[in-house]
Amino acid sequence: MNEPIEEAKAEAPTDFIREAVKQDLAEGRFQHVHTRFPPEPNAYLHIGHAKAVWIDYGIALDFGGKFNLRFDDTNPLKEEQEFVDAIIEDVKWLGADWEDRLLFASDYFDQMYTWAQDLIRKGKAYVCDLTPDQMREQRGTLTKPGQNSPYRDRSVDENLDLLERMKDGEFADGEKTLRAKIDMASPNINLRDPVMYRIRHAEHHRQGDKWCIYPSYDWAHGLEDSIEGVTHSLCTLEYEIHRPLYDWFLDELGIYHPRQIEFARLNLSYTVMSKRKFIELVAGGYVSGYDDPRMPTIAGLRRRGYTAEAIKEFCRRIGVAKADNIIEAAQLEDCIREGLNKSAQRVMAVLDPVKVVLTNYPEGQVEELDAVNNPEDAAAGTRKVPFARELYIEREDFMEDPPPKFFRLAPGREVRLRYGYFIKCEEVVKDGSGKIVELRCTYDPATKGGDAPDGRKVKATLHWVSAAHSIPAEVRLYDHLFNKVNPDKVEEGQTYIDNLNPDSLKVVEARIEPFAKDAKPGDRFQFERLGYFCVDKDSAPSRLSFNRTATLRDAWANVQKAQK
RNA sequence: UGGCGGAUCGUCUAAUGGUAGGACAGCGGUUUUUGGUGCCGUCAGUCUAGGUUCGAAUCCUAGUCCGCCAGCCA
Repeated sequence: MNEPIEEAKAEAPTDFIREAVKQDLAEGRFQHVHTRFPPEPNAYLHIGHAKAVWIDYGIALDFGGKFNLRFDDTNPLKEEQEFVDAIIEDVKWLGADWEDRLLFASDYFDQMYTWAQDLIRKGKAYVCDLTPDQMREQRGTLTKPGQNSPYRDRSVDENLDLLERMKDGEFADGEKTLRAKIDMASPNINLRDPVMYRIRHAEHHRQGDKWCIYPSYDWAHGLEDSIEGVTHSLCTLEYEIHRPLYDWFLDELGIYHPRQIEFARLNLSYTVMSKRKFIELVAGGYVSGYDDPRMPTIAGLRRRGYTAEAIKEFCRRIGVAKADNIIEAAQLEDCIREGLNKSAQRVMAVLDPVKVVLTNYPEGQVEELDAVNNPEDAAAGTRKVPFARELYIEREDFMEDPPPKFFRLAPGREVRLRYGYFIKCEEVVKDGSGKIVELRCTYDPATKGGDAPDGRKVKATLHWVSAAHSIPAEVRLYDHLFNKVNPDKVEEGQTYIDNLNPDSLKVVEARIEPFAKDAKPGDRFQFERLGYFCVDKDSAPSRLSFNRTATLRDAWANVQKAQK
């Protein structure tokens, strides 16, 4: 059992954050490690959040530290209990363990208020009467410094009194703010007297109407980390420029000071990764909901058939760095294929059936053939598959006039039916429009099980189902939601919506071997030669419904692409 | 044309002044009753120009390109 240790050592992920944490520990800046995942409960989590969870939780795990799940619920206008519940479910499903530390920033509002008063007493914060428009004007621009607010020099007592009255609801929304007194000429715009509190007479999902002033992100976030004793506050790159502010508040207050470190957020090819766009996609009816299997949400991926294990492996493989990136979707697909190849029950299903009649097979005869449940797992055993005179095969497995590298069925050609017999195509039957409606074939009784006693070979093995015994099922075939690697890269006058892939969902009527008849929502299968599929939540015993999780790798498809 | 950050195979990511390595994708082979899986091989990279050094992806200088910031969002 010393092999896994070797392996763990070799595969232990290292990255610039882990190096920094290691150094902090070595230098005594921190004595232990404590991280947190701080979602705002205003939307569903996506695969980018999974990356963040695995950085936060993974680092806590690696260093024997603690991990908090903390909701950053400082804006009552956007946040809802529904999202809190969904996020808890997703983070749990992903595999992170926050033990008993399910926390809410809103529980710290009293403490934050006290600290705001401290800052006022230090002359580092003031109540400002500027309207949003005025504040924008006076903030200056990227190249021009801002100007001081006329309310900047109010006395400590007046500020204290005004803040108290803001809290007590004396003023209307937007009438006043509490601002940090830093530097209106700072080249970093975030330091130009940022707002700490704004007035919002709104119902908070946990605090009800107790508060009518709410802390802004910059003011609140460091305090939350400090209160919880977080050592390393890990976040995405866009907060890098906020770090001076994060540090400023903590230093001015003189309270425990965590270290913020930023990493690049995840982008995936052929999709978008923003809450706002998710809302638009759902509201516009472009997808069926946040858990539409084409969405990169955790809920969508789960419904699509992805496992938490595959997502974790994906996060491990993509690493952590500071350069902007777009990860190829193939990278994610490989992770789910790797897992499902080892675990998925095999079954035969025909997505686009064409009838095959075995002219020399006795009418009314049915044989039960043995089929392997999972070639990667002998313990999975075997099952029986009914074989009869009339079968269905995949329409694309036959070509009347096959090109050179097409190995499958063609007139006069012999192929193997998996676990069945060799069959040979003798006749093609078409309807008036020229569409093939039936293939008349003969079978070789000596090849039962799939081997010829005379040693002759075939170049292809096809999947099939019995026409009479197979069951119908709805199968949803998914493709990329967008047809551009980066849907946000658009022409003048266009938006990412214009880059939607019109063929991202195709629903087909398939036939499946009877073994699958008792499949329950969430069950995963490999349809042989086609891909991995899972039973959708819409499925019913009377009406099976499958989602395609991923196709199998397809060498023939590559050949076809090359021939074009 | 303010500030902050970034740039290594097609895509991610290592190399911490000393052989540019791995994964995914691609290509080729092999095994195979899944054109799957496995196994083997292969293609392919340090943004540019100078400099320091015995030696530079790494350090210095000057450029180039990309991202983020002007919410009372997070």
